[in-house]
Amino acid sequence: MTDNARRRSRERLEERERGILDAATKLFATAGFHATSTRKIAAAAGVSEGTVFHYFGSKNELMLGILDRFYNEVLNPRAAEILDTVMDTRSRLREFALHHVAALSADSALMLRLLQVYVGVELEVVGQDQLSSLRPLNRRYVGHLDRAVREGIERGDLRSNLQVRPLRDLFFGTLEYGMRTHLYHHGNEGMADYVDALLAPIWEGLHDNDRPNSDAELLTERLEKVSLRLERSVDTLEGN
Amino acid sequence: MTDNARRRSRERLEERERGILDAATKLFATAGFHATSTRKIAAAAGVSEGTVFHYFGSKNELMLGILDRFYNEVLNPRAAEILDTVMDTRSRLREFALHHVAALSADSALMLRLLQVYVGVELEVVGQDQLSSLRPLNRRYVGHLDRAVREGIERGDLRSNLQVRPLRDLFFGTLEYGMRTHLYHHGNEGMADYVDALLAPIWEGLHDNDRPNSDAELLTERLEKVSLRLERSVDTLEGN
Amino acid sequence: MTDNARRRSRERLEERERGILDAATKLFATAGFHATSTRKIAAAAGVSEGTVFHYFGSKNELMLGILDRFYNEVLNPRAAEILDTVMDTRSRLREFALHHVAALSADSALMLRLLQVYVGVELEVVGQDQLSSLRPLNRRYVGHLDRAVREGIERGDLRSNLQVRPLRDLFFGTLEYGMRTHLYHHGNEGMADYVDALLAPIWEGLHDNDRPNSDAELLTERLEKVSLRLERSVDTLEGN
Amino acid sequence: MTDNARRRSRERLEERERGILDAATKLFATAGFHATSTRKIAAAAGVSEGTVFHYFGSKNELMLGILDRFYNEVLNPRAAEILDTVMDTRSRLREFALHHVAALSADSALMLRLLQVYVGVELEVVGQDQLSSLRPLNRRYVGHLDRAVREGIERGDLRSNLQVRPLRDLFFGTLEYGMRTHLYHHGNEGMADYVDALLAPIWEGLHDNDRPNSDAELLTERLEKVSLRLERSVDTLEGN
DNA sequence: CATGAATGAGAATTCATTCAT
DNA sequence: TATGAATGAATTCTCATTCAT
Repeated sequence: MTDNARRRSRERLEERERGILDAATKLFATAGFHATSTRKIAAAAGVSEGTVFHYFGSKNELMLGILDRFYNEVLNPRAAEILDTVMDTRSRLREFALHHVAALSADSALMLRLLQVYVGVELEVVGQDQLSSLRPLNRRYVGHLDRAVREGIERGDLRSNLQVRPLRDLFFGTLEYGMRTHLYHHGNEGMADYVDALLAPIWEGLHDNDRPNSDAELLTERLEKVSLRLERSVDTLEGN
Repeated sequence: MTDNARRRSRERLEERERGILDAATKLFATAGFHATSTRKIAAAAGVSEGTVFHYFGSKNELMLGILDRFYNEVLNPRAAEILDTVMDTRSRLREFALHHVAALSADSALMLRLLQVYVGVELEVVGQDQLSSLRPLNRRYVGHLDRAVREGIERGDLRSNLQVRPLRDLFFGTLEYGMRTHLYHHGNEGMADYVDALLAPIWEGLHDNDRPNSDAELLTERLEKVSLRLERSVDTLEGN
Repeated sequence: MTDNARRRSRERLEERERGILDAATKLFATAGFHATSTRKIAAAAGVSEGTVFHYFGSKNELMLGILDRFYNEVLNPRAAEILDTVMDTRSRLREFALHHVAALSADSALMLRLLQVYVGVELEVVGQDQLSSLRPLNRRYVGHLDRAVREGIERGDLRSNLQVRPLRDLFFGTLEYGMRTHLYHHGNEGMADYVDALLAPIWEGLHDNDRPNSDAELLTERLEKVSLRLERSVDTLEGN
Repeated sequence: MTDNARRRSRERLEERERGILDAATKLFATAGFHATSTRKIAAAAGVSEGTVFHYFGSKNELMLGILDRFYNEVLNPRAAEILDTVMDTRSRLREFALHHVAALSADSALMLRLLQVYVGVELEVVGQDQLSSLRPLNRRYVGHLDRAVREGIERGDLRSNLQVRPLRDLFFGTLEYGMRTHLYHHGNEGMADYVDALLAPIWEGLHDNDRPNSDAELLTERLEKVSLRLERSVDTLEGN
């Protein structure tokens, strides 16, 4: 086999794998893990039943494959990007929250459901062993929030007495619960605004309000100063 | 049949029903809804399989029966009691939180799992109809929190600009997520303390800390004033 | 117990029995024997499940009870009446046919279905023993047709060479099959006319149209004579 | 896979399908549709229970498969053959009748029962949809009779005022009812003769008896003439 | 006589997984 | 590598019947 052929072959394999993952993701999210048979997945992916098992070994591993891909291709890359490009603590939290919610609620909350069902519940049923491959990915993801918090405290943006663990729960718990209720009542419509509504009381509880200069506040103050100077200019002009 | 006999008969029925509910609750929570067969439930309850269906009609209704009982016998009574006996807002929230967590995490988080799995996930799969019987119970339960918040605002304990919906998400979302992670790492040990750790930043974000600045709404007001002044300045300039 | 009380009691029993039979008849005919549970029958009759078994012992006997009643209260009385009051052979057949069809097709062909299903098919499954109670009733019913035919022949209204067994098949087979197809396409509408359409060719084949030739039996006789003569001829030839 | 392997594979599949159909046919006919479990069918066919559903999807479809095969492989082919090879109207009806009865009463009236139970009764319960696949097959089959009748009328063999619908009922109704009673009393013994006994009065009602020359009659007359000539020859010989 | 709770065998059907081709 | 026929255990649920009250 030439190198070219080899490459093309590998590409086909990967395409197939992706196809199966896509089909399974959609079906699991739509109908639930148990209500989705491997037969349906195979049919939706346009492959035979045997092929699904060729690629993933079992239905459980297929689910793990979905989550693995989600962490590697969606959750973690953008989280890292946010941490690297946004520096202001408030903005970081906001971007992170929007990213988290957008990622989980895409495709009619496909991944939200998946994570809820499988990681939240079936996981311990399946056995801890199976989760082990996911743990580091999740740890890495959560680590991004931890870093934002740590650095926020260092800069004095956040209270210095915040504990990281409760904070994670506050952040992710509120977002996921809120996202769920919002989806239930309004679908994806206005989700970003709702995230802001959720963040408001959270931020209020986190930031160090002995320092009266949140970014919004600083901006306001700058505007007020501009306004004052402008008024003075106007006065001067009129006085002339 | 004498009245005595009738009463004894009814008692036996209720005892049996309770037995089935108990068995099913434990099994559902331990192994998950799907992994628990009606056969196992019957065996655990010490009745025949047919009897399970005699009492509950279907596995789904059995699950609804469990949740129904949980709301009616655990969640709502104590929530009402707290609201009636504790008057201080902060204490109310704390008691409510402790009650919620204790109720859900009892018996190795039996009910937490049940609610997560079934209400959070299967629910939409099963169809809205089936949930309808649960909705009012849930509404009533959540209503207790709403009342605490409403009265807290009236008394000036809580910021007046809090919205009820995000607040629910903040409260229940944080508690349930936090309860889950805590259970995962430490089991029930030290749960009450952890609840306090979760409540701390929440409370910080909710209560009226009398500093009338830095609030988003206040900022907005200030910005609006700036805006007005700027407009006036511009008008004046243009008037020239 | 007074005689009065005794009588009233017996009446109530009979009323209950009738109620169960009515309910079962309707349900069996509507949904089929197997698709109708004794529980549904009990509910429809407004009695408890146990009561059904008190009165009929088993589901099978209940079915036999229905048929028994149908023969005794509907089929046979009117058949006897027709034979007693209508004397003309053609009219007798017509009245009998109309009666048969009307009885079977009443209540959306309730009894037609019952007879088809149970007597036609399940019967041998159930075992001959169970049928034994029905046999004499059926025999009596069919006997009315036999009598009409016999007397018709005696009077010269019908061909003398008609055999009774095929005739029954012709009569009942055509009527029931025709009734079924007619019900299927048009419901009960115009059923009486259709019975006449069915009877026309039947009558044509039965009545004595005074042309003593061309009948199969006559042909046979003639052929037998030919045969005899041929044999005789051959014998004679061989004798030579 | 080589073509050979492919062919062998397909053959095995078809053989298996046939095996399941055979087993199911026999069991349904013997014990009835409801009394035959899919487990029994699988066991009788020597396959696993899952395989039955792999091939037929459901017990209902299995039944439809049986009827489908019966129409396609037995009823229709021979009916078409009769219409194509036998031209005389009387003979056509007779052959058709014999064919119908023979087909239905083979294997202890296996198919008669099947058709009675399922098509006659369960059908409307099951719902019209399921029958739709059978309807055209039945229509085609009945069409053969219609054609024989139509052409019989054109040739003047049959009365010109016959209606096709009642005629079908007369024909099939009489045959099936008669077949049933005959089977009940005598089994298959003498069935063909009985069919003739049933056809006699039917034919009497159908044929155009203004033309005294049915084929049988013509044949008889020819035989009579032969006989006469033979007798005369014998006389002559003897006279010599 | 009447009830209806209790039974447990049995039904149809599904499904993840295997393996010969 | 890919297929898809085959499996058979497991599942939910139904039902006629019994029997203590």
